[in-house]
Amino acid sequence: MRAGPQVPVSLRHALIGLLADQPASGYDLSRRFQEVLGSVWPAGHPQIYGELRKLADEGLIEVDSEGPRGRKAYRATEAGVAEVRRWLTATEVEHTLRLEPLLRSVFFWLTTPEELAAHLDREAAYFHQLAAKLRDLAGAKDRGEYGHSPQTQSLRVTVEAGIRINEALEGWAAWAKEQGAKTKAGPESG
Amino acid sequence: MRAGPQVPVSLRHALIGLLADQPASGYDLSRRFQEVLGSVWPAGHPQIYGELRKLADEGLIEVDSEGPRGRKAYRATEAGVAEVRRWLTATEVEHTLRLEPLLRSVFFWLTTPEELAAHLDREAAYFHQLAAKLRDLAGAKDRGEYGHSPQTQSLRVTVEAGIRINEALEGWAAWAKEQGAKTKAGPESG
DNA sequence: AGCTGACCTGTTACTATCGACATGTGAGGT
DNA sequence: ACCTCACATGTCGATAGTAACAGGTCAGCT
Repeated sequence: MRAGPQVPVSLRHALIGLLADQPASGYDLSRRFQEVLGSVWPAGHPQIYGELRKLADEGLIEVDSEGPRGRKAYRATEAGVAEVRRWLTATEVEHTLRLEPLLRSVFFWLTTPEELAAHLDREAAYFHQLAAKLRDLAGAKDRGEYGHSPQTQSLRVTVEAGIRINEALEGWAAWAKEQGAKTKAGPESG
Repeated sequence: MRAGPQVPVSLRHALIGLLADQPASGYDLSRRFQEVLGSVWPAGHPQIYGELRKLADEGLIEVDSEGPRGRKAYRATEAGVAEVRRWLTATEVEHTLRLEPLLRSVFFWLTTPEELAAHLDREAAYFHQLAAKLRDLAGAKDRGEYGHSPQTQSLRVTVEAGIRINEALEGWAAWAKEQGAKTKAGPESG
């Protein structure tokens, strides 16, 4: 007899966590996922609606209110919040970093130096812009434009990670371009 | 009539790319994925064997040699290498960063300050160790212990990204811990 | 009253991913 | 000869994730 997944499934916990903050409908959650979590944990609405049903069946969330157009807002139950806490404190952190730009870099040797330089320029620009955007957001949060709730403070911490990672990647892309230029310009010197 | 995926599927390209470097069996590839790509693009052997069959059917790879125990080594075909090049130069880069530690950070407000501090210590230690390990690897590569082939140089670039990201995350975890301490120690001062 | 478009919730079918299981071979020890 | 373990390939079933399809409702306009 096989039960559900033995390994923690993060989407469930993310949904309960968002609902622990404030009640929301599947539609709301779908949008919040795109806005807030889109870049770290994408989820489309089919997946969200499906998961909400399961979570409700398991008693981890419950219907908070029903609105117009069949809108159903859910809220997290005590059991749900407990489950998120358990996930946060008692489960192994999965450190796998899935990032396509890094996968691509393994195969840079298949491209021409010109293509590579152009690619790295585009990447650096992308990381730079995203870091800048996140810095703005962090600044707004620090000025208190989103209040000072613990939820906002947590999100501020997440944003900080985004800033630092994207800055690191920007620097990396610039460094990689230099390396390529060196290899191209000076054939071998060893 | 629906054809295969319109969107690039990275696993295929990673496999062809590895085979363009040197011929390898499904078993070899499975291990190389775990060693080299495990932290940026995990893939189990069932997925790899399945994909190899499809790639062979499509003529992007072909059997290079057959060894004992039914071992089949594949090599990339011209068409396969061309497909990897197309992927590298002509497809959109997918910038989604899937990283569970970041997802968790959104819900830090659900934990106690003590648990959070302990968690961040563990995370910082993890990132620190991984960065150190990657720095060692980079040092060995820079000393020429893996030769100077373009393939090795590309991998060196990938490792550099790993170093920088993990250093950034280590700094982030330390910073986050400080933030938590501040919030805990000094209630509000604004 | 009728039209239109944004809102809101789903289903269907497909691909992607993964754990568990199944099968067999070759090398080296005893 | 026999055992054992690493090598090597694969299937099967379940879950995760996504694009495309489908359908109903309320607000605002005419």
